[in-house]
Amino acid sequence: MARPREFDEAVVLKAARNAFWERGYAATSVDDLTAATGLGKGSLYAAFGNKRDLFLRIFGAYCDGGVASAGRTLDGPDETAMQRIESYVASIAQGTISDKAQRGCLLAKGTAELAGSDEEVAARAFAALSSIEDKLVACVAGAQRNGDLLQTIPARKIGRTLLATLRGIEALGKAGFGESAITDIAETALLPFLVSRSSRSTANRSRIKR
Amino acid sequence: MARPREFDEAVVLKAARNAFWERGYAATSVDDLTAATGLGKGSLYAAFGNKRDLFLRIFGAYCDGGVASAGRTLDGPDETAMQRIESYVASIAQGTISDKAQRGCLLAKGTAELAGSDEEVAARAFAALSSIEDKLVACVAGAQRNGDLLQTIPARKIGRTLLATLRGIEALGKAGFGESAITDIAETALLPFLVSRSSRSTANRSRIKR
DNA sequence: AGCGTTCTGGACTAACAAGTCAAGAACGGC
DNA sequence: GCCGTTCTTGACTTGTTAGTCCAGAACGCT
Repeated sequence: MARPREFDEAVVLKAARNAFWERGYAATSVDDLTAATGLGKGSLYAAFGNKRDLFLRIFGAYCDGGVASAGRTLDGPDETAMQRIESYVASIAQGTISDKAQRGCLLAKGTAELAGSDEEVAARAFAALSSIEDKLVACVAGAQRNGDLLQTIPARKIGRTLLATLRGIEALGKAGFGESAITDIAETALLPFLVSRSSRSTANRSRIKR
Repeated sequence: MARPREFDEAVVLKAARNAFWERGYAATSVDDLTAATGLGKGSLYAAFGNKRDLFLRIFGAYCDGGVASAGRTLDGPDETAMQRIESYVASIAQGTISDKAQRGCLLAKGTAELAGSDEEVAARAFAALSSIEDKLVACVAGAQRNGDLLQTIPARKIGRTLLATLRGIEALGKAGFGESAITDIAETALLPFLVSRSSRSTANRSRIKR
């Protein structure tokens, strides 16, 4: 009925994503995008709208992917909740270590660059991280019910702290911290919340605050 | 002997810093900078070189300031090391919470945007964070010697993990996490490393890894 | 007051930005 | 093989960008 598209949308989106990922949003010109995707400007604009629309779509998909990936790793029964948390932490650490190009996480990069000036970017980033937080908290609660994590600290607090530490791994990785630092953190992040073999329950002082 | 400068360098640098801070490096034009500082282009270029030079100078000064601030809070005798760590954590959390404009930390923002493409930015960021890490580790070691923190985990590991959690607070704050989440994290970050009153030493299993 | 020196402001340039558009290409249906 | 429709390409427009440059202004020294 009409001329069919010559490009695969998924391939184009991936190429555009890599361009944004490497250079950042503002520093990536539309010409960069046409070069990266191989599309002419007309096709790009017709298919994806303007530069911001395209970025938003890519950013949203990336966020959704992160949430889905967290769900795949973290959702499950109480019996294996502890293992799942550990492997989630390990996978984040591993991803950061093996990120040779040091492009970091697009969610973090996009948030840092645009959350202050683009409400929709901010909203999507917040939604994604909140969702991951919830999954972490649920998994922590499971591990607590199974007796693997201290019950003296609320699951929400442990989950949030874990999320912060994971985002911190990401941030330090991008700043150039190497394998030894990242693995140190990954090994230590959960350690103190574990129920130790010898003493089952230790009183928790809440000395922090101010 | 010649015409004196009409501007105060420190004031101009601060204004330029705010411009970069709000919009990011690439999104801040030189015209934005002249508007923010009140200087003409000629004066700006004569005094600070090009846009990158100016940013680098501002970024470097910000990093130095962060390191100095960490030192002011963290350096000191073992007896008060624990309190100093707590107040450092509290100050980071407080800073994030009260950051209404949600511009976040310039170090984090600059690193996210430029570390991948500008080696000098990357180097300065890494140096600053490493330096803060060292100060944290030293302070943790002091708190351990004073019996306030578990000695079963190396100071380096605790310090690094703490640094990651602090950077994570920053990242989550920028993503829109509110006061309750941030204070939860700040309250929890140190909690599990504390030597509890009842049981002095608990065996540490190193179950993480891989 | 005159002079050399440094600073100031903004006009200027050349390159590049995002986004539009039109001429033509490539199909499926008939 | 023709036609309507959608896709493709890149030239084009309009605005912005980083950086240069110069005419003149504001001083201190003598």
